[in-house]
Amino acid sequence: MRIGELARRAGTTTRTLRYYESRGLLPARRAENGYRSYDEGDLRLLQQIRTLQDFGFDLEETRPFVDCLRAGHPAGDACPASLAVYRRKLDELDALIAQLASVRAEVGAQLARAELEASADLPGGPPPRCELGGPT
Amino acid sequence: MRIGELARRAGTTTRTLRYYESRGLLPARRAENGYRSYDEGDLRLLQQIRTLQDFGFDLEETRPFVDCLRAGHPAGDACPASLAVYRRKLDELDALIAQLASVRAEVGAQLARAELEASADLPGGPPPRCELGGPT
DNA sequence: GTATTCCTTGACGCCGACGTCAACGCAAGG
DNA sequence: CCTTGCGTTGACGTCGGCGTCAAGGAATAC
Repeated sequence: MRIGELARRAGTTTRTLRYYESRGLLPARRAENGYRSYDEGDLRLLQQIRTLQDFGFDLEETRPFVDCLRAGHPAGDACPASLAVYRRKLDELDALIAQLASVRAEVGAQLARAELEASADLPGGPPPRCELGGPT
Repeated sequence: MRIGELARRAGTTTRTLRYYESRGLLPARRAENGYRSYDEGDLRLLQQIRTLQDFGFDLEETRPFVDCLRAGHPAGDACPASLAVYRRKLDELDALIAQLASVRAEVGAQLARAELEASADLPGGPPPRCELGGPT
């Protein structure tokens, strides 16, 4: 199949496929007229790449999976190098999530404090407090 | 004070300060010789910007805070526009964290599955299973 | 034949927040 | 005077993953 059909079947663009080829990730055979020629195996390689990309893997990180498939393994993650990428990505995700959670907490606290101070400065004095028990 | 001193005191670079000025975020007065001249107020504005940048706010998002300080408020988040940015950022963070958590779960599951299949293909047959009860 | 669509390569554009270099001016110390 | 170390503007480089356009050749539909 030619580049347009592969792109359509994988839900991507021809530009993307040419880019992958320029990176050496998905080289293509050539027909006599110079057109790139792909087969079903290439579609599977491409699907593997896209799946990982959707997960936030960058291109270089998908390379071990592609190599693994090309080496004849039924799954891209059947090779140690792929598993290593998985583990490294998990660590990255954990670190990133932790950092974002920390930022979220800080921003949330800042918002709460700022809202409190804003309401204290409003006309009519401070709004009703929430106090427990005791007759008024 | 001049640009180098301000940069040092804020823990950033002169290039960054010129960049902020080019974006209209932190304009500077000029001395007679053309040198940029800053005061303590500028340092506070800059600190506000850096704090938010460290939280992952992009430059445009810091603008309401800077404007708020420049308007004479004691805190950059004492203005409604700043609070709106806080809230938007919280929503963004929540969405991003949720997405990353989802990805983390999927990647973790893939890793577990791949490790299981790998161990099943190792020499010596599959490793000991973890089964409950029953005589062997 | 011709119109349309596909393919080719090459090259520039984009985004954000600066880094880095060039080429120069100005100031202060010895 | 000379050097060193500030400052100035301008402009190009960085990173990733492509988008977009240009100028042409090839295949297909009618």
